[in-house]
Amino acid sequence: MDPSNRKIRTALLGWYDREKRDLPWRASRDPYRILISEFMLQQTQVATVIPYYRRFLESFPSVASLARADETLVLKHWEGLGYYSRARNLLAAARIIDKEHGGRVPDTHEDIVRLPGIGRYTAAAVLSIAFGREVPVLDGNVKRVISRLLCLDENGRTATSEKRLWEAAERLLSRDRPGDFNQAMMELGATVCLPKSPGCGRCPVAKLCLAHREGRQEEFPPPKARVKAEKIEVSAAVISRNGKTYIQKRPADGLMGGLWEFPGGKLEAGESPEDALRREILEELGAAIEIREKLMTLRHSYTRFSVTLHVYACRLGPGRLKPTCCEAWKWVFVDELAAYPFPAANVKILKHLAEQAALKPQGKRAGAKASARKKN
DNA sequence: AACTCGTGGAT
DNA sequence: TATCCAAGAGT
Repeated sequence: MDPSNRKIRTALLGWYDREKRDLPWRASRDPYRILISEFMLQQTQVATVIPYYRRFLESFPSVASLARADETLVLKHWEGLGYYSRARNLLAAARIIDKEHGGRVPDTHEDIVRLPGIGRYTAAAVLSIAFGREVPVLDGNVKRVISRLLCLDENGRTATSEKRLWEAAERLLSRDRPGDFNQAMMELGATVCLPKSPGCGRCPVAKLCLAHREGRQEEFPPPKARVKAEKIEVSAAVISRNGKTYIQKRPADGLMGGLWEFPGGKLEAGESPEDALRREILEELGAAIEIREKLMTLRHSYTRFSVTLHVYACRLGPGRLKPTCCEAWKWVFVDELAAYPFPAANVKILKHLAEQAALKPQGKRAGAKASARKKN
């Protein structure tokens, strides 16, 4: 019943009603659509999600259609979005909803939080937005907004800090319009109350913000310590044989699980990219390769690594392939590669191959059948 | 509790 | 170019 909390709710909801963005998942309150958007929005910005959301719903418009989909196709729709366990968890969740909940997204915290890939945030987001339940959300945006509004010296790094922020979110929550209030808090953090140079001049709750009152908005929340990315070099092989290319599937768990890739590996100290590639392919595939030409060098950033990737066109030497460190492997025609989900760094290679094939359709590749089947 | 898991927007 | 961080979850 804090009067200042009431003022914050009123001002924020008024601002939201006037200025809310026209986002595709705000076009309906279908719990399934809200669920898809929340999975995609985990640690991912709105602008990045929008095209993925549209394509995904076009292919999988309902719980039932997703539940019966192949994992590879779901991962293909997730290609480039990152955090691929989200896609596998979403598919698993859809199958549980289809089987155990009659195809309807559960509307209780107990049931929904039990689904794979749904934690406290996503459960609360779906419950409040799709079902109007009085539960607060706490994401990166809300943490920052609350920290500033209340001059709370918290960033959620520890369990205690997280708890304090959840409690503050609980006190602030609008009991009349919990879904809109939660979205308003997140939208304020994403568009006005930015990490750097917050736009207090256009903030609907600036007058009610304790940090702004003291001119200390840039001091909240306290920064988190981060380790900076390690620089590494990696070689990868585009191995061709009879017009086909070798690809392998990564193990379901771990980094980019379930995605396909070109084989290769990290350079050891003092090793040349070519030597590293021959060594890695011998280790991974049990076969010697002949390196034909360097196709490209590209840079790609992961959270913890900045990778320089050397890509070579290769041919296989004599002997049989014995891949050891992958879940599956295949020889596929170039125009079939697009059906497989690849990590973003590998997609860059695919694009290069497609451009190269378009430029010189009579490529030096043995077999040359590729030219006849080339489409785009 | 600390670590892992991706990619791209923004500055 | 470098850095921060995003509608977090699982282990």
